[in-house]
Amino acid sequence: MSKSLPSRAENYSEWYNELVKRADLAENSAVRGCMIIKPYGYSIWEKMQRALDDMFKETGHVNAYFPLLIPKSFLSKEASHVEGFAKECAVVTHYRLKNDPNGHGVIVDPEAKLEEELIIRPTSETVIWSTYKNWVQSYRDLPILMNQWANVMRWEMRTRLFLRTAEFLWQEGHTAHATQEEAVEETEQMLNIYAEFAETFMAMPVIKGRKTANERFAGAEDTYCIEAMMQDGKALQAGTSHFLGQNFAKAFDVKFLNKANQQEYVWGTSWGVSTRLMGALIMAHSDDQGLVLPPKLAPIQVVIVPIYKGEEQLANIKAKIDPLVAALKKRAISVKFDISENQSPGFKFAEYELKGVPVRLAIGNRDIENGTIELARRDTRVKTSLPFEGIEQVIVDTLEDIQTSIYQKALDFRAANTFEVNTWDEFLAKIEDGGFLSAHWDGSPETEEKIKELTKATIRCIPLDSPEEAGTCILTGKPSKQRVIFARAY
RNA sequence: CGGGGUGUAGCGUAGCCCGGUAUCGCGCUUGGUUUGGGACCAAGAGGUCGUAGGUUCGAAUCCUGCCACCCCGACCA
Repeated sequence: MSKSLPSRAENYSEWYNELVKRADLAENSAVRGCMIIKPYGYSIWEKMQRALDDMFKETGHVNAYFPLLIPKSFLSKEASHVEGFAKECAVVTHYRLKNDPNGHGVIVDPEAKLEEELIIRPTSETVIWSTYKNWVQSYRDLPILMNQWANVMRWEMRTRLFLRTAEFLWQEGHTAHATQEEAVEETEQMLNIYAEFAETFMAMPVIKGRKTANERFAGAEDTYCIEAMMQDGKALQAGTSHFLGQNFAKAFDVKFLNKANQQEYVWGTSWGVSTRLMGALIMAHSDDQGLVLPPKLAPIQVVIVPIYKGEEQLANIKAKIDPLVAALKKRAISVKFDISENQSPGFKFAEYELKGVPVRLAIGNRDIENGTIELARRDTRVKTSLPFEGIEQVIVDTLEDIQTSIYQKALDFRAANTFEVNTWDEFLAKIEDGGFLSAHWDGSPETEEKIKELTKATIRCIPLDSPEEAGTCILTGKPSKQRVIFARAY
């Protein structure tokens, strides 16, 4: 194994794959397309879960759990839903194995065929709405504000660690409401929560918008999304929030009696983010030395590397560092004092850089004599020798500064790679360099499809904050009222 | 699923064309010396050469099937 990563400029996707493996985030498993999330990677996911879960709870949501397996018939009840997911469903057909009579291990027992086949959930709208039918009779039973943390499976052709795996972890919120207005509000609220999470925790700027009909979730009336820009200029859909209208209520016959004693169908939403956010996090900030993690999600926020000769020097260092570690822990900062002897300081420096630890402190005999300590920040890789006195506050401030400055850096990058284009020639030229293109579109699915065919670029979203502006479609020249964001995407 | 490529120790590889049971580096183990940017020396351990057949006295090497992975397309959070 060579010491350094492939560079981003050289081969972006190889850089990504190698980084995921080298930083101990995840690896491929014995099952094609399925990944093993390693402890270091999983602890980042746990931090994401914690932050999101808190935000969901604060807005009145509760967690529950629904089964992994779904009767096949459920999927066909909502027409566009089945069309969207049928091609990528894993199917359970039998419930028993037996010893091969020819002695070749075990075989599926043909006697044990299921009456009705089960599918492994690609998403849970169907089981959940079949259950909501039993839970809802009156407007007093509404709203249902429920979320589940679960794994789902979509049999993808081509997979990449975190970005697209056959099995992935996510949360899926499923809410039911008495009115359309309330459901739309919920959809927008959750989009805002996702955007806030992405920006404040992941330090990743996102564009909030709506999907076009082509890109909409199978079974939704309207799909809202947050879109982020990766360092290669490609777009990554980081979260979606769907207004389901009454589609699933109608498919599963979920009705309630309103105050006026009339039967009405329930209005629904669903929203989710997945372990794909891990991929987004990696690609948003990391560099050729390895991961760059935002302090708010870093499993280890501060690492302290001692440099010493002999037991006595180590004892002197410990005497200074132990109280500092205790003080940092008291401020809920996760800190690792790495006194392992089997690796040299140089090795540790490289290792913690690879793993994206935001702040690294190094202290040796020289520092003990001078009353100093060396602080290195991961984002800029700048090292400074500082007085030991007062270092605790400097660490706290540096963590905060890293959080905001990597956000700013990502924001500047996006700004530098977002372009307004007004002619088809301009579009063709610019799309090759990556980035977001803000352009007019005539609103037809056919035009969108044609542009995708010609350039591989899709409409990432119709931004929510985009002003109305008269213009002409980039391809057809037909009138348009608003610019949309085009990009090549993951 | 179509096109291209690759499977040799935990990882990265040489050997394959031209058959004779395997090279090197990292890592690992033990001992010693080290430690301010991926330490050094010495001694070790570790391989059904992806898999199933075939050809042959003999297969990592030649032939066939299968499987897995990577890259490029179509599908997708």
